[in-house]
Amino acid sequence: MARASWLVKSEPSTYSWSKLVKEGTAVWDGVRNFEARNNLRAMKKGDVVLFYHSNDGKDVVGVARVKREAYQDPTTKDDWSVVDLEPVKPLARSVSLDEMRGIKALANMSLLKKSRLSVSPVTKDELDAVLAAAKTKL
DNA sequence: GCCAACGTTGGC
DNA sequence: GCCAACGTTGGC
Repeated sequence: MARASWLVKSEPSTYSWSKLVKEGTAVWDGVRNFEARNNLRAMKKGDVVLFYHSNDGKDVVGVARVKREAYQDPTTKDDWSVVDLEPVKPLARSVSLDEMRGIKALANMSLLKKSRLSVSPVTKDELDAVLAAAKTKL
């Protein structure tokens, strides 16, 4: 099967793209939603992950990838998972929520349909459409 | 800062 | 196993 891709959301005030770039890696902790957790667990090393800023910006700003596959969330003893992410490259131009709403290929995108899901799958077509809008090639 | 939407929790 | 209450998220 082809490589999967994903989208993660973060409030810039909590964890921003620039912080990920600065630190070079991020432990994606704090996910407390079953569906999001299942998505984390489905990630494979090297999968592409779009990085979206919620609340402040409301746009996709960068491309990351999975550095380490799901493991026990170190911040809790409960059954939650984290992955490690690393930055790949920033988008040449960010793609806003409004813009994505206007792109036909993204009509069924999980980000738009289930706006509160913090870790969501992205199809190949959706990834291509976002990257095209961002004028960015991987 | 407000509020609607939605997921989770807990009482029954 | 249902459902009301609660907490959180995220767009506006």
